[in-house]
Order: sequence, then structure tokens, then C-alpha cells
Amino acid sequence: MVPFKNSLPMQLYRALDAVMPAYRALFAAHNLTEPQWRVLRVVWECQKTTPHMVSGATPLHVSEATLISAQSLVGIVDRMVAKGLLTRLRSVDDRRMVYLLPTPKARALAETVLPKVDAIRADIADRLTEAEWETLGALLSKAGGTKPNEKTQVENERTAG
Amino acid sequence: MVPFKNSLPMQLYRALDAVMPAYRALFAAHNLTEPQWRVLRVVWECQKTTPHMVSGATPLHVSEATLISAQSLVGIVDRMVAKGLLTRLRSVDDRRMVYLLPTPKARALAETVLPKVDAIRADIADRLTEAEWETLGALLSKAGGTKPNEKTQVENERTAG
DNA sequence: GCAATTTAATTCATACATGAAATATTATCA
DNA sequence: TGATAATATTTCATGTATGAATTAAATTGC
Repeated sequence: MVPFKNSLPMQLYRALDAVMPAYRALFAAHNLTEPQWRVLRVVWECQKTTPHMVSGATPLHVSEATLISAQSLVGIVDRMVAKGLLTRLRSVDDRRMVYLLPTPKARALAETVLPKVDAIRADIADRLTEAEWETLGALLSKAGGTKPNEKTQVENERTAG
Repeated sequence: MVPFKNSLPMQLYRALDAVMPAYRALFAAHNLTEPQWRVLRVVWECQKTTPHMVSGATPLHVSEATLISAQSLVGIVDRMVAKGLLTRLRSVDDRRMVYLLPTPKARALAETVLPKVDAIRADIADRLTEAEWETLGALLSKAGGTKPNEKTQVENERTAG
């Protein structure tokens, strides 16, 4: 029987434990939690890539892109709205729908934090070669039951939305 | 800039999202949460591997082995005690110390669940070859900045902080 | 020998995760 | 057309994570 600490979940959790503190410290320095950053990043990306297609940033889309459940998202967005980072806009066409929009403050914040996030990423990137990163990514998705070339759920939703 | 979804954290979270539901469903079927299972497993292992060395199962040890912070562990252990799975025993030598002991009920539970956990693991194991698993493990620890025989993050955090 | 520090466990406040269920709205089809 | 199903979001209850502070006991320095 595989020792507990060599199990796939524990190896994954350990890897996360190793890389996340640096990111979280950065986010905390900007009064953001990690989930809040993920939401901000996705909402910001949606605005940037499709400036006129506000419909991209529905809670469902953000939920899928961030791997944050819809229920969790409610509270996260609540707090971000309270902090003046997001606004909720209910659709007139389909009043079940809500659009999440970044405020100017949020956009500025994203543009401040993104380079620093990338700096951390670049630092971590040095630990492996290009080829190794590629192998790791492929093995991770394979271990997760997703064939390398197969589209992920998030991707499908993305292209669909 | 690396797309958000191809970042190491998101790849790790996706892999966890892919493998954990099966485990969590099993744990839930036995009225356990995932952290509770981790604690149970470690406490049970300590008992099993060193039957007379009760001192192995201190909260600190469990915290390090499970990657659960000491504060979180308090509540988790509280609930497990309430469910009759653990008993807390305070040391007479050093009254700051507590030993966590599995009840007979907990031991029976562990022996019921462990084979099922291993069945899930075996199922997942088929997705990669032996060599690939080894590569994945090596790359994960390398990506985490930990050389194979180096101490874990939790330990480092402690000694560093 | 005792003040200062360290250590182990815990508490507290805030934030997040999860399954189940509720709410409101729109789509389906017999 | 009107009951029913599906969809998007939210609420609720319970459990967990995290940083900061607390308590109690043990160790160290002087």
C-alpha cells in the first residue's frame, strides 16, 4: 500500500503548500485573498479580451474559470462589491443572469498586481526546464483523467461563452 | 504571460478537483470529511507502526503529516472526539503536550475504509505507468522547490517562522 | 532562583468550501 | 396554455483555513 505521504493528493497538496505562500503574501499585501484574486483576474481578462461583450463575466463563467463553486462565489463577490472592486449588473434580457464588472479601482489593482504575480511565476519557473514543465502539465492532466489534447470543461465553456 | 489556466496553481487545483471527489464521496459515506480522514489515517498509522510510542501522535506531528495547520486541527479533533473517534490524553511529563489516540471504533473504521481508499488509488494509478508516476512525483517536489529528501514545507515554515 | 523567552495547544475573527435546498426566471412540450 | 422541467443565482448549515492573539507550561539566561 502506497504510504500516505506519497499519495497523489498529498503530493499535490504539498506542491501547492510550497508555491502558494509567496502568491498569498503578495495578494495580502494588496488586501486580497487568493480566491478574490482569481475572480478579479478572470473578470478583468473578460473585460480586456472582449470589451463590449459584458456577458462573458457571469458568475457561472467565473466559477468555471476559477474552480470556485457558484455558492462560494456569492460570498466572495459580496465582499469584493463591499470593497468597491466589483459591481453586479442584472441582465434585462434574462433576469436570472448577473454580470460581474470590475470597477476602475479593480482594473488598476489588477494591472498593478499582475506583473508581480508573473515575477513570482518566473521565479518558480526556474526550478524546471521548459521540457519538464511541459511534462509536468501533461502528466497532471493525465493523472486527473484528462487526455492531454482533450478540452477541459472550462475551455469548452469559454469557447461556448 | 502564461495564461491563467495554465499556471502551476491552477493545474494543481484542477488535478485535485479531478481526483478528490471520488475520495470525498467515500469518506462522506462513512460520515467523515477529508481532513478528518487524514487525521484518522495518521493517528492510526502512528498506533500501528509504533504501538508503544503513543508520543508519536501529538497534534504537532499530525499537523505536519496532514498539512493541516495546528489551529484547524483543534476544531477537527474536537468534532472527532465528539463523534467518539479520538481521545485526547495530556502528558504527565510535559503538561503542554497532548496525545491523540484512536478509539477502537476509529481503528475499525480505518480498517474498513483503507482498502476502499486503496481501490480508488489503484483505479487512478492505471492512468499512468510506474515510470510516469515516478516522474510526476519527482517533478512535483522539484516544482515545489523541495529536493526529494528535504524537509517538508510545514516543517520549514516552522523553523523559518 | 527568577524574569524573559520559547513552546504546545488553543481561541478568535474573518474568509472560504460544500451539499442541499430555495428563489426567480425562462424554456419545453403534451 | 399551463404544468413541468431546466437554468442562474442565491441561501443555509456545517466544516475548514488563516493570521493574530492567548493561555499554560517548560526552558534559558543571568
